[in-house]
Amino acid sequence: MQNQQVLTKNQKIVLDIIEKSSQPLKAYSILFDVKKKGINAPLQVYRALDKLVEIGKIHKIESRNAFIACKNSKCQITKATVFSICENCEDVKEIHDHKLSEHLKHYKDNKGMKYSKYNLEFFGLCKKCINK
Amino acid sequence: MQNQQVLTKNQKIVLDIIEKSSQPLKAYSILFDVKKKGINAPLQVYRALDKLVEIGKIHKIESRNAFIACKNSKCQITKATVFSICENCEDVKEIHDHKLSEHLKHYKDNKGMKYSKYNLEFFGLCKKCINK
DNA sequence: TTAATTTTTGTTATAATATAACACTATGTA
DNA sequence: TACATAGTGTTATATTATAACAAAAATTAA
Repeated sequence: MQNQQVLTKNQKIVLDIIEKSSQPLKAYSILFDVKKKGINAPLQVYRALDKLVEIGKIHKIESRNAFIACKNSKCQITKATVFSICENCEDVKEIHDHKLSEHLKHYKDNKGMKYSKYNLEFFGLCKKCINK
Repeated sequence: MQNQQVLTKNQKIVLDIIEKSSQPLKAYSILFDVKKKGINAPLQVYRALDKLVEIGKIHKIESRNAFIACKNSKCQITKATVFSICENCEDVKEIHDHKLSEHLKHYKDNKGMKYSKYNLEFFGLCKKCINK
């Protein structure tokens, strides 16, 4: 059962930090936070992050080099991610829009490419930041 | 006329390198290439890249930290980019699909966010790499 | 239960990507 | 001319990420 994977100690520690944050965290800020738990080196964090991304527990926000927990409980959504990013306050939210994901899932180009994954990032201003 | 901008010397040199490549280039590989033209420091490259991205002459492939020329001659497409990326050979192509971009352009979430930009990256295997 | 294999760990060192700060130059514009 | 704006060149440094290696832990297979 790939999405009921047992996590190792380091993976749990890192996931825990990310899940407690509503916003994406950067690797070195995670490192800072987990030092008290005995994780000392960047590589220990990056290894955990890699694994967590792989199994779909977290996603990487590519344009920000930051990591956010996947709120989707079924959590096999490593392959199709959509985010909205406020360029003022940097608030990030994962978007689950059925119509949009159907559209993207079925997208086919004319180059014979076989897609297995996509990542979409919307940028703009959130409600709060518009009214400033 | 914002998209008929006059480029400076460094901007021209960097754009030239990127336009000559069919594939995305990384900043330090660009730096290596332009040393013979008198550009010596990373910052000179990054500044040119920033400007070129800003005016839509090039795009950044976020998941690869690399830069590719925008082939669209009208070139006001800084705001809506779609790429396909082969995960085996790293071949990258910009996708121009009217239906898809209309769909994305008109996307509205229920959070009151105002979008001004998006970036979509499709990952998979290109024709060549499937048949290996 | 041992041995073999795979995965994870801990560690040091280093690579790759990107920006800060500052003094100076060029260009535009009022 | 004076002023503002944008770009330059430079040094130093910050930030993000991986290589390489030895050891420990977990898994699997005989």
